[in-house]
Amino acid sequence: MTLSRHDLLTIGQLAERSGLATSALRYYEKVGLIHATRTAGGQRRFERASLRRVAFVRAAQRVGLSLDEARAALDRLPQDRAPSTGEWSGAAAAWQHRIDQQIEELERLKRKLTGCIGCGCLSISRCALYNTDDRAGMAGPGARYLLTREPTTGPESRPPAG
Amino acid sequence: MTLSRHDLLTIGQLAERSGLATSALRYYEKVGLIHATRTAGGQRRFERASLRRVAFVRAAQRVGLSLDEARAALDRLPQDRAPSTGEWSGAAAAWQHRIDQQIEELERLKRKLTGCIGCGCLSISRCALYNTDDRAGMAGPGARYLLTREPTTGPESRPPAG
DNA sequence: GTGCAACTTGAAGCCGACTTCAAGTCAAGC
DNA sequence: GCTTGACTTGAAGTCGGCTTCAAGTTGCAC
Repeated sequence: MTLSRHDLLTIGQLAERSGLATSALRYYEKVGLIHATRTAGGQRRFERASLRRVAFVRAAQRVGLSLDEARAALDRLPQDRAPSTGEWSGAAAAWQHRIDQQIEELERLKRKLTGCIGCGCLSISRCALYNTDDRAGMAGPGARYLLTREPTTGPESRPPAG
Repeated sequence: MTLSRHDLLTIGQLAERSGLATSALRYYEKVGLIHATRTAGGQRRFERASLRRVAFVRAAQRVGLSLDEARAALDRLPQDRAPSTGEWSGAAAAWQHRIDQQIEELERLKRKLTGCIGCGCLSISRCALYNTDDRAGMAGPGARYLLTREPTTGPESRPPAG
């Protein structure tokens, strides 16, 4: 452990301890997720708090947040100290909600799937699996917008990213 | 409804009824998810079964399958008739499993998150949220490979696609 | 003071799942 | 038979989240 004062980390050290590639960390810095000071020679030096931020981002990704969303959440937390309980629970509340939504969606899908195994129909017009029923839909001939998640303006509009 | 005999659908009709863009359907055909016959003039004509296949694919995507995986599942189903209960439940079993896994992962994450709100620590070494605990990890100084899902050969290896 | 690993940069590449474009052809209603 | 909208193609572009590359520089142990 030959760290400079203040326990500054090189990008390699941060990579090793966070499990991310150095290229990913450089990318994270570029998009403003983490910040680095520079040595006289121009090399990055990270505060230990960056570890926390990186971990936060990775956790956010697991919940399904994009890096943009993670950054937005991070921006509401202090840069260089551990967040207070209040700050943290505020940032985490969004995740809770997100997780709950995702679980709910999956449960719904599972219920439908179970039902479908029983019927074996796979009929577009009848099968519950194909008709999300949280959409108005059905305005016209046939079941439209079967599995889209957002109101669309027409068949040529952009489906969910995946 | 001016359909040719056998109820063949144009790509536009399939798009409207499935909710996908025609470009997406062309793409699906290109990657072998659906198949089309051609008119003398070279235009695509889809069997109604394509609607079922498209819906299957979209449902598969919701479960988190890639198009490749969806195709693999589809390939075990009949091309031009509704699958039997057995065929269908076989194909769906994989989904069930997938859904269960996803729900489980989210529940785990949620439990950790809840605990973390209480403690507010966000400490790399202590916070349960950051330590997946389904990984061996911890082999060395600090918590490595915090949130990766697969065993990695080193810090430079590829993290999960997201 | 030297050797070498670790660092620097910008640009380009990659993946999946599409969309967009341009320029041309087909099909069907009048 | 003409018009017009729907169709055709391949190539290129998009987006997020990175990785890879090449060529050069820094920092630290000895």
